[in-house]
Amino acid sequence: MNGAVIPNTPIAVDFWRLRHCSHSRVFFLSHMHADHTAGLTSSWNTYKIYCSEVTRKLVIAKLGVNSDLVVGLPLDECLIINLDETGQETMTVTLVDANHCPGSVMFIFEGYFGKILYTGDCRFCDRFTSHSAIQGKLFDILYLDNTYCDPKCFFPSRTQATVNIMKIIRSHPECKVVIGLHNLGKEMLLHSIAVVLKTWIGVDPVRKETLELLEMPNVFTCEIDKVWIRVVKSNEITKKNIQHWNSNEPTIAILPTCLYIGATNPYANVENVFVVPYSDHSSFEELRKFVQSVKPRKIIPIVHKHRLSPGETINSRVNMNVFQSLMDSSPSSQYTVPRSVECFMTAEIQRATKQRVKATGKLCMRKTAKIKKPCGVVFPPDPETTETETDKSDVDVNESDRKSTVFKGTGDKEHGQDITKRNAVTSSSIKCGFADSESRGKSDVGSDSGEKDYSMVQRITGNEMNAVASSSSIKCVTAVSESGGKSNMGIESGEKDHGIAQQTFGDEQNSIVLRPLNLA
DNA sequence: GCGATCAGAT
DNA sequence: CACATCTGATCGC
Repeated sequence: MNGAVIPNTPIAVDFWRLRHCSHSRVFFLSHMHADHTAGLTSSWNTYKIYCSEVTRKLVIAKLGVNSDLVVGLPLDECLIINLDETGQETMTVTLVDANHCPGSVMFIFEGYFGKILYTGDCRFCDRFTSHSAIQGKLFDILYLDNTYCDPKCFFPSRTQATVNIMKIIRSHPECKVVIGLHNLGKEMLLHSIAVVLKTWIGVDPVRKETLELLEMPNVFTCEIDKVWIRVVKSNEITKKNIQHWNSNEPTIAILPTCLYIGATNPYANVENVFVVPYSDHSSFEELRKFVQSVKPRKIIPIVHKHRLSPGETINSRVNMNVFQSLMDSSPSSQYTVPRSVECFMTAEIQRATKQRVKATGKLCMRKTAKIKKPCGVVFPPDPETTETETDKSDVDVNESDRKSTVFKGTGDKEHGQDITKRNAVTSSSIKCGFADSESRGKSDVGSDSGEKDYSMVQRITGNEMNAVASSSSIKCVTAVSESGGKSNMGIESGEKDHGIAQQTFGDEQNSIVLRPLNLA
């Protein structure tokens, strides 16, 4: 369980045990992974949950949380949130794409408590440090994704990892391929494989549903008998299953993970299993870069439960002293909790009045399942599915109890709810493909972040990856930075990598043709 | 019996 | 070993 209650504030992030956070009133969810939603279920009936639009969809669909209580916020906009009943005291929050999994965000909180950067889970990229909400600010606290906070944790960019995986698949032309993944994340790896190898990727219906929810290009099929590459849950990659699969036909398994770096690889002696370093978290070197750039006064690690490596006596990954020399040593400014906020934090729990049918994730998925589209040969999906869901929160939020956080600000009703944009940051739609001439020629191995992934793939696999570039005209909704000059965020940064989170695919026809299913 | 919570395993 | 899970035990309603 990787959440935090921020002391002396009504803020809780990725923390859902109300008994253990009786003063928390404003809840944020960084992304839809199980270790960040522990305790969040369909019976959540108290406070609003703030998250990205993508995470909102996932939380409602997978966990069955009352949609009235889930508020999807835009990225890159400075939004005002009330910290008491009346809006006397407020803070601002800015969501920044965390480059981790679809919908994942970092939160920047600014208020009477100072400035706090909460990374959630993230993979560092240069975009972080140049972001207008981060650059030039003095942060009092950095809540840091310390998953791989160990000098041993050194691994390639996701681009390089993608290329490595492609090579493994290519060098086993006679084998079927199973890729072990968790429920959410690494979708772009799958998409790259599909496009470069011109093949469908087999997935189970639950994953298919997720991919449709994320509006991924339709390169996925549930007809797993007809494909040669398919996805399974990572815990299905076992010795027993490998043997079973190979008793039918030659099969290799790929585990894209950095889990075993700096540790023992349990698959070291298992035949036909390839553990490929592919990380959705920052390497140690990337963490150093990030800290050096943010220069916080204090760092609080987000991940506490690391197991000890052999010979390790203390959990070194939670020791933030390794960053001491990169931090700001000036004393934190003192503050007191405003009286109205104090009242807010001790007030009675407000419960949502609307009763909801309780549902398990699976049940809920079945209920919300869209009508299956015929599985053709050309992607992306039909126009009907490319229509983005319009902002339901307009209605939902107004119906629900607004008391706790509504800011009845002036003017801007663009998102029609209890959040008001500050500083007149405007959003605009730009289109961008995957081609990224900017990064051409740079070395991309080692500590590089994932931000240049597609250009790298393009460079290495040549014409094939041009397919990626030309096929997916991606609409990036991005904010024009106040500082100017960095408006092409989609192109310069990691959005290409995990940007499916906030991007809409398939707003144009494209010409890539996958092999017919049976030719696998 | 069900949900919340946690320990343990992979 | 342990990314993010999943399973099973326990407790309380």
